[in-house]
Amino acid sequence: MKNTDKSLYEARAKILKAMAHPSRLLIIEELNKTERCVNELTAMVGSDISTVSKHLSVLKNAGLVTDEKRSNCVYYTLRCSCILDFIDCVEEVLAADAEDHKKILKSIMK
Amino acid sequence: MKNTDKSLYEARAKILKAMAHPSRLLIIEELNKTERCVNELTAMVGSDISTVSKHLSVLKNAGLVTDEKRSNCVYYTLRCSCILDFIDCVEEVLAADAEDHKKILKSIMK
DNA sequence: TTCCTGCTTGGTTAAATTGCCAAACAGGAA
DNA sequence: TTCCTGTTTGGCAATTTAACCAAGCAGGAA
Repeated sequence: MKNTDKSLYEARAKILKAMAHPSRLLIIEELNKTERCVNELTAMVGSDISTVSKHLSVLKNAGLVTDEKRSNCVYYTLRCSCILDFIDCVEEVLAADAEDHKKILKSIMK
Repeated sequence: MKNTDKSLYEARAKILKAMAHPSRLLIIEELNKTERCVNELTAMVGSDISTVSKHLSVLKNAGLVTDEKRSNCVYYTLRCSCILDFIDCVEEVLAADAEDHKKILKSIMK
């Protein structure tokens, strides 16, 4: 792999890696609806607040969200909502998987 | 987080995780052009063939590719080409990042 | 049968990720 | 000032991931 290509793929992988966690996907989906502070997100995710804070810093580090402190809360906002379009495709993969499983099961049952 | 939601997000995260590696992104992009055998992909990636084989099994396990043995080669095929549409969005995030960096640099230079 | 080619799997090591607790920290209220 | 609330950071242990080498395995050729 050429070096120029390598850093391109690394940059892309970094963003995917940041998204590739159940709690972070939940956070992304919620932030797509409206901005939220750490407290609110913590209640939704159901982990320790320090864990959620770290998830948010992963998302921020990847450029997926921005944060802003107002009064005594830190509000997080999704930076690119197109991120969620992708979920449709992920669902397609999952559906295709399910279809295959069905076929395999059928062929076993015969 | 409810249990039903949890397994949904876990399923999605699994697919993203499978994609979230530079070599695997390269493989996905190449397989989007045409099917390839392990040997060919190994040459493109530039790692040990066992490493590439393991990357392919990660992709296969996530339902992103299928494999078929013909003559003495195992050919891998991309299962959902929509996967790559997502890259456009990833690029948008990267572009937004770059824009921000520029702004920060400018404000420092002032 | 034995050899060779293409690929996968096992083993090992190093590095990264995750989650919690505890501690620190910032800013407003008392 | 001290306290309280919201958030981040440090530290640690458990788990996962990644890469290589070596060994194994399947199938065709000799």
